[in-house]
Amino acid sequence: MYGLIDCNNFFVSCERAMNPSLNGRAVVVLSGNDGCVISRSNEAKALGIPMGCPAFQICNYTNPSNVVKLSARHALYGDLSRRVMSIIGTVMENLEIYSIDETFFTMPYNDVEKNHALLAELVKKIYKWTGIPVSSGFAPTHTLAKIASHIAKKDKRIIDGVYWLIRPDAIDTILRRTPIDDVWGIGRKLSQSLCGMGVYSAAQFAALPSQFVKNRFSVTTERVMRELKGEDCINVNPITIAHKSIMNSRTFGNIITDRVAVCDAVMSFADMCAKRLRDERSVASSVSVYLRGDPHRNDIPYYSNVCQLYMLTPSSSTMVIAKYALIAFNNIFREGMSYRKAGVMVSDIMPDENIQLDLFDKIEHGRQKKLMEAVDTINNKYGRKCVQMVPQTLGGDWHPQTRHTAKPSQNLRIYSDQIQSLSVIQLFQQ
DNA sequence: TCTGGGGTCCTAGGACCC
DNA sequence: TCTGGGGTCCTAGGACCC
Repeated sequence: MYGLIDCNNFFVSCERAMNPSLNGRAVVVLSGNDGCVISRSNEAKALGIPMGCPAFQICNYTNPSNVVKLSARHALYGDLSRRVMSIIGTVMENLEIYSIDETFFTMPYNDVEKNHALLAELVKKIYKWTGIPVSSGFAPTHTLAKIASHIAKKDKRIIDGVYWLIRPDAIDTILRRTPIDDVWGIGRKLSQSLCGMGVYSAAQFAALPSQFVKNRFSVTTERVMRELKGEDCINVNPITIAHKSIMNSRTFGNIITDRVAVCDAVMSFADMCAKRLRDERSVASSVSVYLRGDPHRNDIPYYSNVCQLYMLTPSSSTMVIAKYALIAFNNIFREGMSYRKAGVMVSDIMPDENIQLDLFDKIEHGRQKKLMEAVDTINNKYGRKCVQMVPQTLGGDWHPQTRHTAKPSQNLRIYSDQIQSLSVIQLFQQ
């Protein structure tokens, strides 16, 4: 049996945990540049504000003064997520952390009542220790556990935050009441096609012939169907499995036309990708850079392009990855065009002990590794951007703009500026 | 005025092989 | 008249998730 714990309205709940005066009010958390709504309190949902709603359209649903708007603070959410997951890890085994706010795990007992009691206790503990409300469910498959925890969240009669789906007759009843587009793995396009065929509920979907679903849609869709019928066939990657690609991208605060300013952003993203590779003890073989204009502006020409390069030797060094990112950037940057978004992706990722090196690579690779270890040590101690390996200006033009959150401490900024004056060579010698 | 930032998997089709 | 039957690898694009 698989269990699932899912944090309710996670980003809003994090903000409330830090600031209880937000309780009882309609609260939304906004994406970068305060663009879209990415988390809503129940009160905000009740006003009809949809997920992904552009912030400037909130007035279509209610008087904007009724809603507290907050700029996202991802560092805070990541921290609270780790705390919630570690509490779950003290009670449950085989955690499969699926996203920042939810994790699967295996239930320890065969006895349903014992599992229920254990989970209810855990839900209480998480709220008491972190302030984050969660819902949970358990069932024979991941997909059914998702449905169960969804019911725990929505059904007001459930007061301990736990719902389970085990008995076949109960599963059947619930599937009949579950709209097809509420099923995990059935998105907008698929549910449209299915509704066109007269399939409106999860139960109707589960009753379709397996081969037909496989031929008409795909093996993934057929797996979803088998999961609904109680067959365990979807693997969720445990967190220990390294990423296959790592991406960093941002929509800029404004349209940018200046080559140096866009390049500055690309260098920052390359640096962040490399740092994450090192954190995962991985290296990448390929670097892609993409640039994009503003698709919402009809008054200026739109330009979008991407360039992927393969490195001679896989690497996680900021200097190496930035070097390739710069070549890719120069390949696709066009003077006179307007840019609103850029990104860097590293892919073909493998563990760093797996790389094949020739004699000369070996020397260079060793030097790079030592250098990056020194930089990471300093940055972990004194702050993320104390030492920078690529040209980046703090607070460059490209940074997303936020209006609804406190700025980071000024003291730290001044200190970082001083530290930056140390040259890379000095550091390496140290 | 104003629309995010990540990820994964699968399929179709082309190039190439024997 | 009549034109095989497998493979593999790669890429682009689409679908899904949070």
